[in-house]
Amino acid sequence: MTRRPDLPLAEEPAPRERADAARNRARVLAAAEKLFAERDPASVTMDDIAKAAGIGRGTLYRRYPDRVSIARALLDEHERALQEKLMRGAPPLGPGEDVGPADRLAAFYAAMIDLLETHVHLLLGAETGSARYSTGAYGFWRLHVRHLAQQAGAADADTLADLLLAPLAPELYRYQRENGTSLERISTGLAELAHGTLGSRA
Amino acid sequence: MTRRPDLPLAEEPAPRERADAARNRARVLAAAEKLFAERDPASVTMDDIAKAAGIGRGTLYRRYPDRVSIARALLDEHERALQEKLMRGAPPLGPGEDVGPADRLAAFYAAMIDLLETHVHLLLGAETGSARYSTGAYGFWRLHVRHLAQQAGAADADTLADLLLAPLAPELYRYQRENGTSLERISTGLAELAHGTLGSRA
DNA sequence: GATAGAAGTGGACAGGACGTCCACTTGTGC
DNA sequence: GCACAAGTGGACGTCCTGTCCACTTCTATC
Repeated sequence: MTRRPDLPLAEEPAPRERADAARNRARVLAAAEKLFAERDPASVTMDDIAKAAGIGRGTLYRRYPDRVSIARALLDEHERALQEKLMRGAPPLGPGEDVGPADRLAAFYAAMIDLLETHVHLLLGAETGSARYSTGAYGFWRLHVRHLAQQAGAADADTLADLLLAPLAPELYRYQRENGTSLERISTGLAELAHGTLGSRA
Repeated sequence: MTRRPDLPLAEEPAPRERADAARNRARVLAAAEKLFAERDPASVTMDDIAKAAGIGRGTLYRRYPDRVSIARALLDEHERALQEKLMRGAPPLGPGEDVGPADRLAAFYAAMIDLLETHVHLLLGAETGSARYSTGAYGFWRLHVRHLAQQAGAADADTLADLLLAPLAPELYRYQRENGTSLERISTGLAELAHGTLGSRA
């Protein structure tokens, strides 16, 4: 009944990915990245990706159930890096003695704009519409902003967190950029928003 | 070359909708309203609507090129009513001597929450994802909020307007409501946001 | 009313995307 | 080098879309 003591401690017996599988995974990610970048991500089909990667439909579906999961895989490391900085990085992005929640929110906004600017196409592929809220990443941003709102003494930090994350929707970002709004203007606007809502009021 | 003077002044000669066409239009709208309400609007197909309305595909497509246009048609009168109130209604929704932009924005938020609560299903059908920004309605809300931001002396009212409208995204509203956040909490949060950003700062 | 022609109708059709299934191939541990 | 698990790829059935066009119904006119 008990686990065999000589097995490695990992819960899963570590199934080891086969060499051809690893090669194909890499091909898929590379092909998808390219396709997402050069076309409207919503129009990229699983077929397109399979063709571009030079593999069959079945192989693609074996690991990625849909386009969204591929975009998420591509996004993953970038989002983790930012999350790391939020938790343990230097202020104002990370926590610090003499930095208030409004400044940290503004810094977070700026960092997200950075992420958006570099990877809108992936974010549009991964977090379009309602899918956004079911992302692990969204949960993390939510926790972070809620925490800042609490620090600022907000009455309902939970609700406020979602409202404050809304302006970071990838669709909005694309819309604004395509309409000629510069990265800086968006960042400045968001900073205003941050200080207005979480700033120390008189 | 000149227009015949005895014709009615309307630009289009008013082609008069045929009786059967009018009947079918009504059927379509009724059926669609019902379907949108009882299912996830994104999953309602043109076929579903045609079947529910008891008409053929071709007939449906004749007037409505896609699901979105049907949802918009259903939404239209409600949105117009609100627009009317914003322009000519009583303060704080409408313009007034002793009402500041922050209060008007809060009132607008509250009215939009009302609209969302009653018609999320239609808004999800009509303004999902990027389609939202190409709506005439969005343009109107945008103009209104920009105007308020200008009154409040915002540096970049244009950019701020989009940012302030983001929390009204139908997907977010559905997400919040489904997660148990009450209508009141959302309204209160938005009011905070309104006063924080457009309120008179010390 | 009868009628001509415009307006409206509905279902068949082709195209494309999805997701599954399974006979075959390839890699890996023994 | 063998056995078998893991991986592969393309064919298949289903669903949805949007168009097309032969047919029907309405309405303006006489």
